[in-house]
Amino acid sequence: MNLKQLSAKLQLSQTTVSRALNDYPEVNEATRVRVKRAASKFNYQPNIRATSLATGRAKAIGHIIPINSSEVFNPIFAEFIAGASQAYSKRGYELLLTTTESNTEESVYRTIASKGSVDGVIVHAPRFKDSRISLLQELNLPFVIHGRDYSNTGDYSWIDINNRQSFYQATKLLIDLGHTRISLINGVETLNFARRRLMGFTKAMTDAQLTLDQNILFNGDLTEANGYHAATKALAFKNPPTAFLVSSYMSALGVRRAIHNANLQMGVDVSVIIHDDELSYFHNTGDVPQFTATRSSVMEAGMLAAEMLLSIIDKPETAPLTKLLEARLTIGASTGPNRSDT
Amino acid sequence: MNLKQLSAKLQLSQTTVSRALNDYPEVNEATRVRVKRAASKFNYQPNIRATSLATGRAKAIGHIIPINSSEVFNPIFAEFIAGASQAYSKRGYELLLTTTESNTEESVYRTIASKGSVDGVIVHAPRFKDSRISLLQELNLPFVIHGRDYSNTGDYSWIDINNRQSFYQATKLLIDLGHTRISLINGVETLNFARRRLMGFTKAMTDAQLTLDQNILFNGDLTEANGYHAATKALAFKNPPTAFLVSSYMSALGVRRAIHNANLQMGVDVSVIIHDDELSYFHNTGDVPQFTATRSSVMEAGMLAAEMLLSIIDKPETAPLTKLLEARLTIGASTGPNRSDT
DNA sequence: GTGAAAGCGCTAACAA
DNA sequence: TTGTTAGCGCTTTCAC
Repeated sequence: MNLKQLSAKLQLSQTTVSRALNDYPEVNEATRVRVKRAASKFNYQPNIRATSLATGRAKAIGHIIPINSSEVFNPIFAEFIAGASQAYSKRGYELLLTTTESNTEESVYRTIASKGSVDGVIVHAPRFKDSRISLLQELNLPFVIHGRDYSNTGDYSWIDINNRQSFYQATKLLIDLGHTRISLINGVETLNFARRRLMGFTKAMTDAQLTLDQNILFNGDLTEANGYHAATKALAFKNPPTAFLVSSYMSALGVRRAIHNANLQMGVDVSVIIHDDELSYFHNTGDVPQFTATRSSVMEAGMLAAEMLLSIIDKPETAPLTKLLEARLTIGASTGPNRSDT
Repeated sequence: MNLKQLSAKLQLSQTTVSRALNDYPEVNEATRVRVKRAASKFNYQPNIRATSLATGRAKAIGHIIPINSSEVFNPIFAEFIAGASQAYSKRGYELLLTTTESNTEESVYRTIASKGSVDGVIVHAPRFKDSRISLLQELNLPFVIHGRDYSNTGDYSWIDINNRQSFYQATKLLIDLGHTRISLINGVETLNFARRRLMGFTKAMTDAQLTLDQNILFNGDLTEANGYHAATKALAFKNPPTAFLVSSYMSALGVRRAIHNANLQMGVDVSVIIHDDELSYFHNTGDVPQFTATRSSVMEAGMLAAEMLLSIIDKPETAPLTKLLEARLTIGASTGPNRSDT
């Protein structure tokens, strides 16, 4: 069923039907009701391609996910996108997903812009001095960054968690529990969040006058394998860490595996703390430090980002929007480095 | 830059330019070259909305992800979609992502179909007696199921792993290592994969004349929390399992956490085995049974599914395509129920 | 308050 | 081998 058919059925012009459906004020209330009733009766849905061609608005938002051969699709991105998707459908927008390897990145953005298939994009995983920001500004394509480029003080919209603060808090918590040797399993150094997380970690350690041991600070793709290897290495030292602060689920899985092995084989005993996503979603680690979190925090961030972007698209002249999400730690039961003390 | 402008620059009709760009045989080779050169020079990209309006083909595929409030966006789906996305862009297709809660499911499919924004869809997480299959057939929208509905012997296309066989193999492996009490952490019962996995598990146990203990068989959303609670419960029995077979990454994270706690507190000693995704992606569990896997297996499946769907769209009269992916287990070092034996 | 007609950017008959 | 024309399904002037 298309407009033509619907208006034929109603004995009205396409124009009137279109206006009625789009809530133009001038149409007679009676006809509007009649039209809307018929539309839902026949399950009429305007063809979004035709609409977008006529209006020049794609009614779609692009999400461009960087992937590389070692790291899986970051589950946090997936969660974030799920949240965004809900916001889009509420507003009648579609979500276009594109993946890109780093070498094709710029061309992917350029193509998307010139194809006109989206009205804006969400940029994931910003890097330090990320070239995508100026590229998008040049292309004049509205965007919101999921994260931030701290090296760029220019005007752009972003939504981010307070990586520094959340890692500061988490580290401080471990320190307060008595841990002095804490291993940090972090993302690759070029990613902004990893830099900020390190800063928070470092500050907490320094504040407590603890020295950093570079041997138990790790950077890399946030994979299960990397988590495993890093933790295994850390635990093999004669002086192993008593706690881990981990930057992702995936790594955490590997870290737990390594700890399991170490427990079994060497009797090594650690308390683990896992930082799990960009919204300071801390995992409940059982009887070791306990944090509450809901998965929905990530989805919420996705929704927020989507709404930010849509409002920018609606009113292009608005100043850049930014949103900093604070860490949400809730401390439950706690365990120090030496369990037998508790 | 659009067709009109480009053809003006070239002093050719839009038709000719269009034909040259789309490799119609009749155009003069010289003009084709000239046109293509100009197109790339001006970075001309056809407006996909206009194209799709003119051709009646959306040049887009929809992925519809079921989400619910407790389970996060399944990372396997994310990975699968990343693979599919690559296949689409190679063929000039876009990927439209939609999320749906179970109560709105049917209307989401209907809306997608009537909006005409996709040429086909991939259905994730099929259930037993899934109504979506007949719905899509009725809507006449090409589709491929990621998974299968075993209750439906009708003609439809799917790609699936051999859930039954892989869980059979995994269970048998654990049995061969000497385990007799194995806990199964599985997805919700209405999902096909969970049913099949249980079948494989059951068969291996029965073949070995081991009795199933319903107390250590769990069904539920594949979340970290559920994994934790299930494993904690299992480990609290006076006669705890010596091995776990787990249906997902997320649950595995919880299971490991529970084991960690149990190791610390009760000296409970388990070997873990984790089944991790729908492609029999088995995690290396360190010094306990070791399986090789690459993340790309899931992406590959996504690519395959995408290619299947595109070929169905190209030739709608082809018979349904199906693809069964076999489990890929590789046994490395192994550990029986009583580590001290090894 | 409603309708006729043009046009968004492209493709596809039909001509030439 | 190229061009003219109509039309995909919608919105949007401009009339009435």
